[in-house]
Amino acid sequence: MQEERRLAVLRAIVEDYVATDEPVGSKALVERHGLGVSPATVRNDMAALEDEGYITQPHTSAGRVPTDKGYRLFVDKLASVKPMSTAEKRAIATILDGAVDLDDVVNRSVRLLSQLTRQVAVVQYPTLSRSTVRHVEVIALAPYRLLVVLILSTGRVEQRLVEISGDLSEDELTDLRSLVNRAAVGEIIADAVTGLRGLVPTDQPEGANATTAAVVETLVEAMSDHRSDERIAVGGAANLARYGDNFDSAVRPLLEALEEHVVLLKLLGEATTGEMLTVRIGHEGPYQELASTSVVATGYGPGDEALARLGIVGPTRMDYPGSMAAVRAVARYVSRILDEA
Amino acid sequence: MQEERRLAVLRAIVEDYVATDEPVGSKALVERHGLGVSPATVRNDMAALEDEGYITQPHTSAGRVPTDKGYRLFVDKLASVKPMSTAEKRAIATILDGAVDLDDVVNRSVRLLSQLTRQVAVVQYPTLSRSTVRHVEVIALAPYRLLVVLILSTGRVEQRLVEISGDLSEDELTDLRSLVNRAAVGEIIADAVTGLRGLVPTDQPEGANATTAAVVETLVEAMSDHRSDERIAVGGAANLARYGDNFDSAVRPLLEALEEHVVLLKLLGEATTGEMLTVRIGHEGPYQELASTSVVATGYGPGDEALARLGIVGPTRMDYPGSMAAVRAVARYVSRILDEA
DNA sequence: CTTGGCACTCCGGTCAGCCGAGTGCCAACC
DNA sequence: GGTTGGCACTCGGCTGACCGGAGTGCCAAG
Repeated sequence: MQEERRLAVLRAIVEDYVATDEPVGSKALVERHGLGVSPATVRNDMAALEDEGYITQPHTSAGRVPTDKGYRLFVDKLASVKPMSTAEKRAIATILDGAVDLDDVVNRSVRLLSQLTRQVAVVQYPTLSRSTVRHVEVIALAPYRLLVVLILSTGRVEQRLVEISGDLSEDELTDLRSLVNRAAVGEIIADAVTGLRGLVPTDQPEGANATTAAVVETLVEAMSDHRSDERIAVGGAANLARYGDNFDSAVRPLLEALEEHVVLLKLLGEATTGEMLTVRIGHEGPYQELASTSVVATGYGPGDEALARLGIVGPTRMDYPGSMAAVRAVARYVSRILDEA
Repeated sequence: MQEERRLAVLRAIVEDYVATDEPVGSKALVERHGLGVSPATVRNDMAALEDEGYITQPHTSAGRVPTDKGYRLFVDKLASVKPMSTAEKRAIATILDGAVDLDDVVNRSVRLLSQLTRQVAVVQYPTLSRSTVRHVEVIALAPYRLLVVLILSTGRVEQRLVEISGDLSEDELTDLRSLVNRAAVGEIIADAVTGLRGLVPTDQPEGANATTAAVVETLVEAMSDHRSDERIAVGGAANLARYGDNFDSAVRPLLEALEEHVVLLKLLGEATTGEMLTVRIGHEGPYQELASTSVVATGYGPGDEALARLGIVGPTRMDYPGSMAAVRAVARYVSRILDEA
C-alpha cells in the first residue's frame, strides 16, 4: 500500500528533522530508517507529499522540511504516545510531593516541565472563579485598620487591608466575622459575592454598619479580582538559547511574549477547552509574530475540573510526543496533589 | 593640561562606543566631540590610554574600545550624574503610587526599571530579617486544622497551615492567640523567635500544650524561612534581544542566571553594602560566565534601612549614567512608599 | 509501481583581490 | 615639549569567481 508508506515517510522526515535540524533528503532517509525501498521511490513519495502541502524545501535541490500542516498530521495521526519512563514518573512524584503550599506547587511544576521538555514552561495559577470559599477571617490590626483574609478551596489565600472610620470592640468584630462567614463559606465565588452583597442595604450608605460595607466591598473586590486570574509562572527561558540562529524571527518575539502574561494566557488556550491536551502549531496560533512557535497545553485541577492550564512553548520544530507526554504527566500529578489538599 | 584631555578622550570614547557599538577612531572622535585638537594628537593620547589599560583595540588597525578598567574610571570619575527629567519623575511617581500591596509594588518596580533603562531589571523582595512582627492571627479552619497568619512591618503576610492532634474551644483559641501575640508583636524577627521558643518547655514534648508547640514551631519556621529571603522579581528579559550578535557568550549565560535566583541575589550584592549605589563591571563580578555583563544596584527600604536591593543587569557596554540615575530614582520612590505603609 | 541512471540546480565553503578606516611613526612647526 | 600634517603599513570585511556535494526531477527499463 503506497498511501501507508507515504505517511511513514512523513513520520520519518519529521523525526529526522527534529533530531538533526537539517533538511532531510531521500538517501539519508532510507539509510536511517529501515524502509525497504530505494531513494528514488522515496523521492516520488516526497514529491506527492509536497504537492499536498505537508513538506517543503527551503530551496531547490535541498532536502525536505515539514510544514505546519505536516506537523499537524504528524501530531494527529502519526505520533505514538511516548510513555514516561518509570524513573521520570518517580522524579515527577518526588519533586512535586515536596511542595509546601500552592505557590510552591506551581513553581515546582514550572521547573519540572521546563527540565523535562527542555522548553519554556508556563503554568497558570488555579483560577478563582470555580473555587469555593473555605473561610473568611477579619483581624483588627490596629485602630481603624482591619486585615481581611480570604481562604479558598484551591488553597489560595488572599489578604487585603481595610481602613475603617470607627473603632471596633472585640464583640463587634466577632459578630462581623461570623456574619460574613455565614454568608460566604461553602459557596462558589459568584454566589458568595451575591450573598455578601445582600448583607449591605444599598439605600443606607453611611450608617452604623459602614464598617460592614467596607469589609464586604473589599471581599467582593478580592473575589472578582481578575488580576489573580492572570497570574502565571514562567520557567526555562534559558532553553531559548538552544534556538540557535533565527534569533530575531523566533527568540525575540517569544521573549517579549513571555513578559506579557495576557498574551501567554491566550496562548495557553481558553479555559473552555477544558482538560483536553491541545497542540497549537505555528501559524495556527493567534499571533503573527509567533508563527514559528508551537504550544502544547492542557487543563488541570482537582477532580475533573480544569481550574487552570499549563503547558510548554517551543519552536514548531520540537519533539511533540515527548512534550505531550510530559505535559500530560505533570498535569495529572498536579491535579492529584490539588485533590488531596 | 594634557592629563585632563586624556580623560576627556576616554569619556568621549566611552560615550561614542556606547552609542554606536563600533570601535571609535581618532578622526571620528574629533569630529563628533568638540575637542579642539587634531586626530594625530588624539592618537597619541589613545596610545597612552591603551598603555595604561583603559582602552584596547579589537585588532590592529581598528578603532578603540573601552576595557572594564576604562568603564570603571568612567563611572568613578567621569560620569556626570544624569538627572531624571521631570516627566520621568512624574511617571515613576504615578506608576508606583497605584500599587495596592507589597507584591504589586515590587512588580511595578521591575517593569518600571526595565522600561526606563531598557535593560533587565531585578528587584529583591524586602527581607524578613530586619522587620518586626506586627500581628499574629490563629484561625480554626476546621477541626484539627489551624491557619496561622503572620503579618510583618514590611507589609508582608505569611500564612501556614498547622495540623493539630486535638480540637480547640473558642476560648482556648483566644488564649493561644494572645499568648503568641504577647510574645512576638513589636519584636524584631530574631527576638520574636526566642520569645516564642520560650513559650514551650523543652522537657515536656507531649502535653496539653502540644498545640501551642505546633503553632510556635510553624511560626518560627515561617520567620526563619530563607526561601522568602530569596524571593526576587525579574523583568525586561525581552531587552536581551538588543544584545545583537554575541548570543552564546553574553545572552545565554545571563538567561540562565536569571532563573537561578540565588545567583541573582549574589549579583545584586550583599546586603551589607547597604544603601549605596554600587556598580559592578564585567569581570569584577563573581561569575566567570558573566564577564561581559555589568550590574547597577542599590539598597532600598523604609527609613534609611536597606531591607533589600534592586537594580539592573546589562552588557558592560551600557549607559551607566542613565542606568544609575534610574536605579537610584526608583529605589528612592519605593523606599518612600514603604515608609508610608 | 519500483528502480537505477543521469543531467541539472543550487547551497556553502574557500580563495584572491580590493577598498577603506585606522594606526604608528617621523619630521616639522609653535 | 606638546602639537600637527604626512605617509607607509596593517588588517578586516566585502565582492566575485570557483568548486564540490547533496539533492532533485525525469526517464526508460525491470
